[in-house]
Amino acid sequence: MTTSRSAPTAPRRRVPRAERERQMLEVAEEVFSERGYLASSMDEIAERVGVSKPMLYEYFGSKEGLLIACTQQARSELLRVTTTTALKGGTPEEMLRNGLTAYFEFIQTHGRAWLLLRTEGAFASPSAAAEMEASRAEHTNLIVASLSRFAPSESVGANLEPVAEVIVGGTERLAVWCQQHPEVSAEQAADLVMLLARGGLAELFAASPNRG
Amino acid sequence: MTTSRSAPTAPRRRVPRAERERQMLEVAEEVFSERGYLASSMDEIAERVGVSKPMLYEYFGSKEGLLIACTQQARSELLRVTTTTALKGGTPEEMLRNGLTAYFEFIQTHGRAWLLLRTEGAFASPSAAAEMEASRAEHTNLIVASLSRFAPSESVGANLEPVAEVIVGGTERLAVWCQQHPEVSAEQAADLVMLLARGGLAELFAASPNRG
DNA sequence: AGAGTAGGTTACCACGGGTAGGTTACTTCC
DNA sequence: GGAAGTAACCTACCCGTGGTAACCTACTCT
Repeated sequence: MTTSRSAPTAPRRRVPRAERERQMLEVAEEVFSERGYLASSMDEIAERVGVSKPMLYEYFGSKEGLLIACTQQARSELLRVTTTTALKGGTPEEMLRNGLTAYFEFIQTHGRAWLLLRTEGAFASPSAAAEMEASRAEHTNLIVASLSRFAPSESVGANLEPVAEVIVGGTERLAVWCQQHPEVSAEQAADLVMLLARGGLAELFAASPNRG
Repeated sequence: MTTSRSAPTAPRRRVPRAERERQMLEVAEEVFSERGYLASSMDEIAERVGVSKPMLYEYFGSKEGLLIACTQQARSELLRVTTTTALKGGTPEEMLRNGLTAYFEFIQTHGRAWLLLRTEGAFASPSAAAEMEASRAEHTNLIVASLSRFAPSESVGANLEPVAEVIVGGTERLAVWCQQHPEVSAEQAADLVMLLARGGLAELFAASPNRG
């Protein structure tokens, strides 16, 4: 029975490392997304965890390290989800749609750490940007790998990589847009990308007269 | 060993404000893109300009202000170029292609300040991110405005805004990719986006058998 | 020549990332 | 129980850097 003692000497409770790390990550994620990376101070995070600053450095090495750690878990989870969902599709079309839907769903629901990086104002550190780039590359690879099996040596097949880049960039941007438009579901968002990928503008082009 | 006054006072040249500002912007752009925003110090920039730090603050207010100033000119120039080029097209297809080509050309040639913001590791400040968002919004608007005149109330027409977001995001991402692939010309890059927009993947989808 | 001002400086502050080195709670093994 | 060992934890500090106050001086204009 060592409940909190009176003022003079706080009976500092010791917490195992794994537990503390979880606490720290939780608080850090909160503070970073509240204030933005730059405006957040390690002192504040430490204080809110109820621990002193050197502990943060002991466990995460640096402010950047803490940021990265906040995202790593979200990042690997995102890749896992999109990959497994995409692979359930039998045709390339299904695969792409599945992957896109999973992506939008993830961002909408579990993606606080993710949006922390992606959202305006949040980024700062070179390593954080590298994190984002790494994740984009993962998804580009996923798309290339998924579609290349099917792609003939046609116009798209020869340019699969840059095309995948466009899809990844467009999807990411649309995800940001979706934040301001919560009425748009993950499926609808995925459909929008599919619409484009499948030739949405061709219809528009064809419909317009050739006037100049 | 007394004060540094011993040296004959250098005949400190005075430089008019406009000129100094240009110098400062030039140096700042250089330093920022060399070191990245965070790793750049105002002291170093001031020293390289050959002026003392308070002058930077006098003219640009803050570190962020200096960064923003570096990009503002590139940003307005980019919008001008894409807009005027796009408007030369008679059909929506031409307009889009023209605009895209102008974008890629600009990024490749004049866009140092631009890439400074966009490239990995460069960003940091909230205002810088806001800058990027503003520029993206400008281009989204441009696309929406250009195409809405032609768009019927079809699937695309009803979703022109999010579709434009996807195009903007995909284009931006492809521009980054093009940096690593200088052999790809602006026209080719624009063609890639057009290919997608006009239904590049439809062909791939159609070509593949109905099983994986 | 002397006033007014744009251009310029030195010297400083405070905040925040990061660290050295010591202290205390908990475990282990006799 | 108690010494020994270790993991968790702290206080106190350093110092780089963004930002500022207060003062100075080259140039212009009448």
